[in-house]
Amino acid sequence: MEYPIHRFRGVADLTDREVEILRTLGDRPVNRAKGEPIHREGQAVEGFHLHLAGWISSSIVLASGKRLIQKVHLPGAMLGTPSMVLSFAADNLVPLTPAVTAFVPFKRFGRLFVEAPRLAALLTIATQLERLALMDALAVTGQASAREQFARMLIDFHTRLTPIGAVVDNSFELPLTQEVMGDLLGLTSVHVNRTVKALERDGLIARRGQRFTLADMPGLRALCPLPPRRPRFNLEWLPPPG
Amino acid sequence: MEYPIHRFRGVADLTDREVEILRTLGDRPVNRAKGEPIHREGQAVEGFHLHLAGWISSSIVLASGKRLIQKVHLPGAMLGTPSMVLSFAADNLVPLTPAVTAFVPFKRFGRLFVEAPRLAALLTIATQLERLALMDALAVTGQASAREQFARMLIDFHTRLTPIGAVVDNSFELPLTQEVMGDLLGLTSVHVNRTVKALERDGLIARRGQRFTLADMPGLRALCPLPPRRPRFNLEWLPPPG
DNA sequence: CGAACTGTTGAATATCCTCAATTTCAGTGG
DNA sequence: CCACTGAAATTGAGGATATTCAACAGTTCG
Repeated sequence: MEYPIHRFRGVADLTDREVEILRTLGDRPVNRAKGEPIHREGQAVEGFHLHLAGWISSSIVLASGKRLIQKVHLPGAMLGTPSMVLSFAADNLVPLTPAVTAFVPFKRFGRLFVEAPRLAALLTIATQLERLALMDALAVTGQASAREQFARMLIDFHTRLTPIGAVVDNSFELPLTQEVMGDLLGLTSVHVNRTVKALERDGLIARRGQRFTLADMPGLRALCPLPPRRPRFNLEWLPPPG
Repeated sequence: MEYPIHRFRGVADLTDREVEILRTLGDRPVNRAKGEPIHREGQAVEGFHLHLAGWISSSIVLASGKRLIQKVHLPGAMLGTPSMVLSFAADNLVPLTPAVTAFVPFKRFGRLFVEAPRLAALLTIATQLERLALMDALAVTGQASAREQFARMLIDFHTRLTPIGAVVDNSFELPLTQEVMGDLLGLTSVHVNRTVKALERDGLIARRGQRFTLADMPGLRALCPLPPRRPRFNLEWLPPPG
């Protein structure tokens, strides 16, 4: 199994050499069982993980015991990079489905800055994109209603699942329990349930098991508290391809 | 006025050449009036800003008109870097006090990756630290009570103001209106006021105008929903100094 | 000194949470 | 094939936290 690099291609045309470096960046792929933590808050970390398959959550636990899922990652992500500035992991990485990851020691990552400067810049860009996602999540969590948040979550998954071919007719599998959705949005599972049922009743969405159909896209978009971000292709300030 | 580089020194020993590059990174400093936007959401951007003096907020406005202040920046920050992956600015940068900034075109920033790889890596690290701050803010905004959030905000400012010498006897000036604090925490100004008064009544803090005194640090820390982050000094995976 | 902003307080309300019970469903073993 | 199990989804009732609306006091600044 190989690292899906569609996210980098989305930002710049990669040279063959750069593609080769990306493909050989990680160690041998590792299978991860659902629910088995990849790393835990507070553990020492020596590298990050390339996300090859499955759904993986990154969460933080508060003193009160409450958990917030900071992001649900999809294949192509780099997991655990925020911890590269710490002695101990900042978050809990837990697969929500069976998943596959490949380890990248920070040392190998550090060499990129010398050996493939443009690739290093692209990784910086990937980090900025994650930061933007967090900014938006923070704004929405802080100021939007449960209904608005839920609509945004659905459209966000719709947007992110499309490039990996997991959306058909505005319909996709969402392998998250309502409790997980609650931890992702900062709501209780009870309130998530009431919100889902309300959206269904109003004809905005339909469900069959964990398959969600966005029945009324204009309606959902109107509910969305924020417009989608449009990353820029081929940034002209990047260093020359190496 | 010069760019305060204490944040980078906090992560690695800089060489003279690196210090020199950092000091000459920005254009001539510009004075910013309180309330005069440095840039607005949706505007085209060609670079970011080094933060030399004053307090500057970065905010996002939702479709509903509600505003969330994503972060209140202090001198030493790099402002507007998330927008480097977009055609249009992601946030509104507005000084909360008179402030000074210096512009850095993205082109000049991009050259760093070739000319000073370790410095480029340090800027990546700065971004990861901001990302961590957002992760924590998201967790707290999503799951903590107003009282807990407020305690955390105070301890956060205490921590960040200390290295720039703005804290004396657990006491510091906080040039934010209660409405700004509300937008920062995802609360209304009315509820911020009630929360402040309650903390005062309980002897956890004292106020005189905008000067806050953290009268009961242990009590405030106990209220904090998250422990403080401890960035690591001298990361051994960084590329060699250039 | 007056205007505008900020802070403060009360009353009514809304949203979301907590607790608890019940139903549904997928998977297991008899 | 069916009962059994545990997890997840669903629903109701009551309560807590935070919002909204509104009024008023205090500050700042031209």
